[in-house]
Amino acid sequence: MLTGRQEKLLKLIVENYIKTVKPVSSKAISSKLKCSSATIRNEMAALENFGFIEKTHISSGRIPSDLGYRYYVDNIMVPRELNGEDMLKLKQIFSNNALVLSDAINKSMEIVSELTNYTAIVLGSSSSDNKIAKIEVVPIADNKMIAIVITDKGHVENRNVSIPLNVSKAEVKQTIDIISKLIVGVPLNEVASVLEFEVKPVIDKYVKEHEALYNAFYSAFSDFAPKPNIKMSGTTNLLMSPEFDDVGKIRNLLNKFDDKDIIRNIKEDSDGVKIYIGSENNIDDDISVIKTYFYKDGEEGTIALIGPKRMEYDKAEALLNFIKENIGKE
Amino acid sequence: MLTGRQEKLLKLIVENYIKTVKPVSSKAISSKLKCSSATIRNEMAALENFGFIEKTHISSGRIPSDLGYRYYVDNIMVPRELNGEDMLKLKQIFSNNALVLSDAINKSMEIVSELTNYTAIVLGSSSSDNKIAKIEVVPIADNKMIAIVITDKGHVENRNVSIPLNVSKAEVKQTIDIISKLIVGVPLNEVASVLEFEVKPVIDKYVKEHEALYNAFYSAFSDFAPKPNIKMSGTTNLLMSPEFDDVGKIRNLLNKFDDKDIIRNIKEDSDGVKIYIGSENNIDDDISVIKTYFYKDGEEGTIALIGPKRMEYDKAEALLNFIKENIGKE
DNA sequence: TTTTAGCACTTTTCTATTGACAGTGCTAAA
DNA sequence: TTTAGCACTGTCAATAGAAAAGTGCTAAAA
Repeated sequence: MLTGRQEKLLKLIVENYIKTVKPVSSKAISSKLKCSSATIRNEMAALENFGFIEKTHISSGRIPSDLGYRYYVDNIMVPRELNGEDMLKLKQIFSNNALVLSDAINKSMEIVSELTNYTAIVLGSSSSDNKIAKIEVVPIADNKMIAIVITDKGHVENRNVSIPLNVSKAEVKQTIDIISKLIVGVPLNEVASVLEFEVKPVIDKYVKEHEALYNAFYSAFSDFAPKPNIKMSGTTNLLMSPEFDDVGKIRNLLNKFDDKDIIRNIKEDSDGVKIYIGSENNIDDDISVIKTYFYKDGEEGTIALIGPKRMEYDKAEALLNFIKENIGKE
Repeated sequence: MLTGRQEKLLKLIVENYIKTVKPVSSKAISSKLKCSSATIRNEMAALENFGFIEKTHISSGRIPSDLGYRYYVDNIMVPRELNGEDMLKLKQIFSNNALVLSDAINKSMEIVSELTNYTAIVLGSSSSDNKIAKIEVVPIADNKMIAIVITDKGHVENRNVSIPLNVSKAEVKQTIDIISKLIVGVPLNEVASVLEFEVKPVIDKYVKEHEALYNAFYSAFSDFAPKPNIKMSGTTNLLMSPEFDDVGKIRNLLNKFDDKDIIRNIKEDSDGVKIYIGSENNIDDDISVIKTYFYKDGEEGTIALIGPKRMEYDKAEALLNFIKENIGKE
């Protein structure tokens, strides 16, 4: 569809704009494409007709349109090799055995946000196929205990449990034993219903202060459904970009970053590294989102980078790819 | 030092400015202080001489200076009663027994940031007087275990431990027993040194694969020193204030919010609710910080609100006071 | 047929000017 | 001690003009 020269021109326009953040003029290009500015203007008119570039006003230079970036990303851009130093930094994190996987992902994305000056997001959720492997209850005061739940995939969660004063230690122990026996092997998202329909009848039958005790443990254990947790780093990086030179734009984006629903929507199901440019993402027309899904040992989620539309797509892609590989490996 | 009328005038100027964010003119006041604008101007000149108010340009109305706010806070402002509805909302959080204290504090400060439209910060650190109460190790794969440490105050931390393949289960158990026995009762910040000087010799003596095993557990347990954790809510609230109508100012403040060192510096040692106005805080001249220290059951830290200098000091103070009381009560 | 030089045209950006407005400081009288 | 009155000053918004940057188009050159 595009001639070789047109493609070259588009590449020059995109890359020039990414660098300078200023509309690209025909004159600026002419030196690099050994022909006159008039010729460039003709070709530019063609590219504009195709919808790949735009003017900011009638006599301005050109900037890439969303479609132009899309064509660049799909057909022109060549995958970037990762800088060795950066690679090492990231690798070290994943080879640190003391780190839980989710911490390693968070930390590595933190570094990526520093490396790129974009905003990094880790949207994790302990997958619902985590099953309870063990329950441990430790008393810390007369009427207070702390209940720890460990899943088969190595997740740990803890809750406070307040025991009514009138129940005996024996009853508490009895209750814990019953719960423990019935709940091991249950997936996290089914804990609440198992408690209600399987544990409660047993407790009601065998434990004296069944009502108070059941309630105490139910309120502690009922919210184990996998909750998505959001980790953002370098939130402000994006706002430092010269295209966000307007108070309104900055506030607008800050509001969106603050809105958990919008951020949660970044969730990606596709296994590859996907790029959503401007209007293609449903966050903001001025930004691009590059993201991918990950899954490993019951830990699943999305890692994403948010940058200006003129982001270095090749670098961002290389980084996400690398991290995804490392998650898979560990 | 100030006459009654001057004090009244200052109060009017401060409160008017807090409301309107616009320099206050003599005319605007004259109706409320039954005298002519000329008289007000004379009194304003006096207040300006004392350094309590300022002009933004030679013929502008007046705005309070840092010193003016200070005088207002110290001598004029009357403590505000908390709104009953807000009080209820906050009380519910603290009476929810399933919540760990630190979660309750975080949640309540989140609400405070919504209530005030300021930025709330919880600077917590599991106090160093937390002592290890129990160690639990759960295997989750052939060469992977998860170690859970519970402190006497109810804190829970967990770490991955990778076991070298060539060691036997018996040896692992032996090692865990040794560590467990020697480390219970040790304060978190001394764990590393106890491991090195008391545990290591014993392991070296009795366990065959002592080097590999010691290293595995040491790398998991060596970083239990109380790490300050920072929780911010409503970061953007402050940036929405009309006084931050400038890209430079917003970026500047965002950068400061991003800088952990600066945020950590908010730490307050004083037990009362303290107010730091403009230049009195070392974050930014355009903002005020109101904060207080809290301590309860080995959990200590600082809760703070950051707002524009024209914040509603009475309301902010009332809220922080209320939360501090509730922390103490629980 | 493709490329290029040249020129008219458009928009942006900057600077200067103007007039209306808001508010002060000072003086002199109440 | 208070106040009316007025000159003075800075802000703000609108307007105008000139320079700069860049395009589109036409007609000639390759």
